Order: sequence, then C-alpha cells, then structure tokens
Amino acid sequence: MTRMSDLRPIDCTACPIRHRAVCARCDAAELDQLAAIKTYRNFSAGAQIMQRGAPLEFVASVVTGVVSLSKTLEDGRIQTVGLLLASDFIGRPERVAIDFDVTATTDVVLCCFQRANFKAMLDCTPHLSHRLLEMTLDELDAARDWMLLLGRKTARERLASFFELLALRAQPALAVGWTPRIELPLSREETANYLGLTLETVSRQLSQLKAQGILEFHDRRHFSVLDRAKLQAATGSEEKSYPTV
Amino acid sequence: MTRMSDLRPIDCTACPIRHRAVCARCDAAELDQLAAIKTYRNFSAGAQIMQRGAPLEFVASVVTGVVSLSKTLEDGRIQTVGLLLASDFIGRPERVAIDFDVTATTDVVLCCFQRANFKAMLDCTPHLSHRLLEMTLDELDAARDWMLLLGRKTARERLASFFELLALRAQPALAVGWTPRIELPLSREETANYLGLTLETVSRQLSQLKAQGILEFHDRRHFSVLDRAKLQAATGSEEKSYPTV
DNA sequence: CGCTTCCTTGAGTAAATTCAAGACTTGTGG
DNA sequence: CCACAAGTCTTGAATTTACTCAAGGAAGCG
Repeated sequence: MTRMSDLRPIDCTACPIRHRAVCARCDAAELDQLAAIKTYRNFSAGAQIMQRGAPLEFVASVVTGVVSLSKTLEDGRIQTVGLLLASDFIGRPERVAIDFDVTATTDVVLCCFQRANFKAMLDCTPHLSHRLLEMTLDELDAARDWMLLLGRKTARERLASFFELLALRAQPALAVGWTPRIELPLSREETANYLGLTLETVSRQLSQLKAQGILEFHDRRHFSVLDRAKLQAATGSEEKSYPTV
Repeated sequence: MTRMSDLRPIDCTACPIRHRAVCARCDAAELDQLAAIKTYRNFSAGAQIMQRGAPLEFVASVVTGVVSLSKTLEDGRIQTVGLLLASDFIGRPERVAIDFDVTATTDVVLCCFQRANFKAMLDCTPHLSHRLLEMTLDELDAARDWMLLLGRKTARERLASFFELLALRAQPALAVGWTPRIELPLSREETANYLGLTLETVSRQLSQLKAQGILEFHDRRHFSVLDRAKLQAATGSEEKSYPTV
C-alpha cells in the first residue's frame, strides 16, 4: 500500500503522454531541461501520494493510472473533488501545501518534478506556463460541471453523468452502436464519494440502470453501455454543441 | 436591466483593483498596453453579462460589484458555480465560448479587454500570464471547497459556511468580538442556487441561525455575526491552519 | 476452501423538497 | 402621505428522496 520502487527515467520523446501533458508544447531543449529534474515514481492502488497540509516537495504528471483528490470533514464524510487521468497535472508550483489528499486509485506512475526547480523553470518557459494555464482552466471547467452535478442532480442523473463521462473518455470517436468494454476505475464507495452519495444509493441506481438495459456489467469494474441515447437522456444535461476553442 | 452607458477609461495607476487583479504584476509599460485595449462597462443588477455558448468578444476584470456564474439544466434547475468579486477575472482568453451564464448580481463595473488582443498580449507578457495562472488556481481551490459543500454538507452547514465566507471577506483582520454590519449580496433564491438548496430551506436555516443567536439581520441584505465561534463550529469544517504560500 | 472484502437488497428513518398560504418590503401612483 | 401592488421572504404540512441500519450474497485472495 505504499510507494513501490522508483523507475529509471525514460526518454521524453518516447513518453506516452508527451503530447497532452504539461510539457506538450516544449521543444527539445526544454524537454532536456525537464528531463534533468524529473523522476518517475510508482504507487500501488490505495497508496497516498500527497497529504493535505503536508509540505509539498514535488509536482507531477500522471503517466498511467487514476489519481483521486479528496477532502474529508472532521466526522469522516469524504468528497472526491477531482479524478486525474493520464497526462493530468498534480500540485501547485507556487504553494508548499495543498488542501486535499491525493490518492492512487489504481496502480499509478507519476513523472515527478522537484517543485522549486519546476517553479523556476515555469518563470522562464512560456511553453510550460501557457500549457499549465490551459490545463488549469480545463480543470476549472470540469470542477464547475461537477458542482452542477453535486448541487442539483438526482442520484440517477449523477450515475448516468458519471458513466457517460467514462464512456466519452474511453470512446472519443463516437462509433455509434459499438459497445466496448469500459473500465470503472473506482469501487462503489469511491464512486459514492465522487458523486456525493452513499455507496448503497450508488449500488441501487446501478442495478436500476442495468435492469433498464442501459448498462451491462461484466464484473464489478467493467461495463458496457447498451443504450447510449438513454444514458445521455438520463444525465439531465443536454449535449454541448457549440464551439469552445 | 440591461447594460448602462459605458464609462470613460480611468488611469490604471488609480484603479482600485490595481494590486489584486490580473494586471497586478504589470509594470508601467505593460499597463499602458492594457490601457490601450480596455473599456469600462457598467451593468445594472440582474443584467446578463455573457451567455452560455455565445461567442465571447471580451474578457474582463470585476472592478466593483458581484458577478455570478451559473449553469441551468433543461428543466430549469439552476446551480451557481462561482461568485466573482472585485478584482476577479471573467472569461477564457483561448475560448470563443463559455459553458455558463454570467450575470450581474449587484450593479457592476467591468474593465473589459478585447479578447483577441488580450490573448495576444498574454503570449508575450509573463507578468500577465503568471498572475492569471495564479488566479485560476485560486479559483480551482475555491471550486473544490464548494464541491465539498455541495456534495457532503447539510443545509445548516452550507448556510454557516457561506456566512462564514462572507464574514471572512468583509473582515479580513480578525477583530474578535467586533461585529460589523456585513452585506449579503444575494437574494434567498440566489443563495439557494449557490448552495444547492431550495429558497425555503435557506430561509428556514437562516431563521434557525437567528434564533440561536449566531446571526442577526438588520434587513434582508445586511447582517452581523453575533457568535463567530458558533458560526465556525456550524460549518462542519475545521479552520485551515497550515501554510499555503 | 475458507476468509475477508466488497457489493446488493430490504426496511425504516431523516432531511430536504414541494406545495401552499400568509406576512413583510419596497416601490408606485393617487 | 397613504394605499395598493408586486416581489420577496417566512412558515407550515405533506411528500419524496436519499440515508441509515441491517442482513445476506458474490467475488477475490491467501
């Protein structure tokens, strides 16, 4: 449950998240600079990556796996406030501490940068700081979508929205009628914490979506969407259809 | 209810939000550049500033007043996803459209920058892009706090958290025992939309906080905190006490 | 194979919502 | 200046939704 052995650095040009991570716009010289301050680290599922309030010695990109950000109230209520996937960025270069816990939900590989060094490099590398700004704005948009979900959606709508999101990520090109096997990277309890529900409510709503022929489960962590239109209709949101870029 | 007449540009060095807005780090030459592309605009309370999905021709700093960002579901449910105060920034320089409505909650003065020009300036002005990154990260932190509130807090805790927030903003220096008159910039319905509740629940919880001697109302929009400790205790959160910068 | 953990389902409860009525504010025109 | 109208807010009663508590079942691990 703790950190596994660190990995040997690999060449940035061969990196799987090269074109989407914070370094996406960097040129060869800049990549060399980053390579000099980077370290790969492995975390096994369930391991804590950073702790709320603790001094933060590094920032990182998620290379593989799923990372969750969560907040806990005194009496133990937990709310997951972000789910980070491959290429997402963890940490605030300017801050020594963050206000949530960072946990590896699956086995995770991070590309870590020593915080002070990264910060110094940000100041003189517009390719880096612009990309980070862009990624942060995207996170903010996602956070606001989640606020709508948490503040106004019913349990059924929350589940449908979440599974619609998973489906969109797993299947970016919309091959209509084609229903691939998609991974659910969270347990029922983690799903509940992300959706602001209890695990029993999550389970009940999933049973209902199954019974209605909208979702099909292969095992606890793998499903297919049988009726994409009905799933979309159950989210409560309309599809976005205007230009954003 | 629509836009009032535009104002004549004022000198940036005399600007009330000079040291906190997106331009905070700009030097004299950079301020001149910004001044060349800025326009002040007035909006009266209730006016819509930007509409979801509509092409966005400007970005802006809030000079005075309160601006709300909100999302609406097809059936009319509304969730406010952000409350912007003096010096906060509106808009995404890289995007032609945004995914929420922007409304003037009180009378508002904006310092608007033509979007394309602002974007061009961002690319070659690190003072500007770094400040914007910092402000965006702060917004993201605030959004995540709100996700905890919306996902896990009770109605009473939501109200207490909101009024604690208003008190903190109005009274940054903690003069203990001193209870100034604080403005509530939202109606009951707007408060409900911000807290993910109904207006009736908001009203009931406020009555209870009044009855318990925690809050006192002078009129609908003005209150004092009579018992700061009890208010803090009712928020459900502990106070933050670790370094963040 | 047995244990542990995770998940499902059921029954009763609690919290917030909906529906409804009435009171208070605020602004307007007589 | 007062009366009235419109909007906003408060309070009550009934309802709904999701939660809590509880038990049993399925899956994963040693």
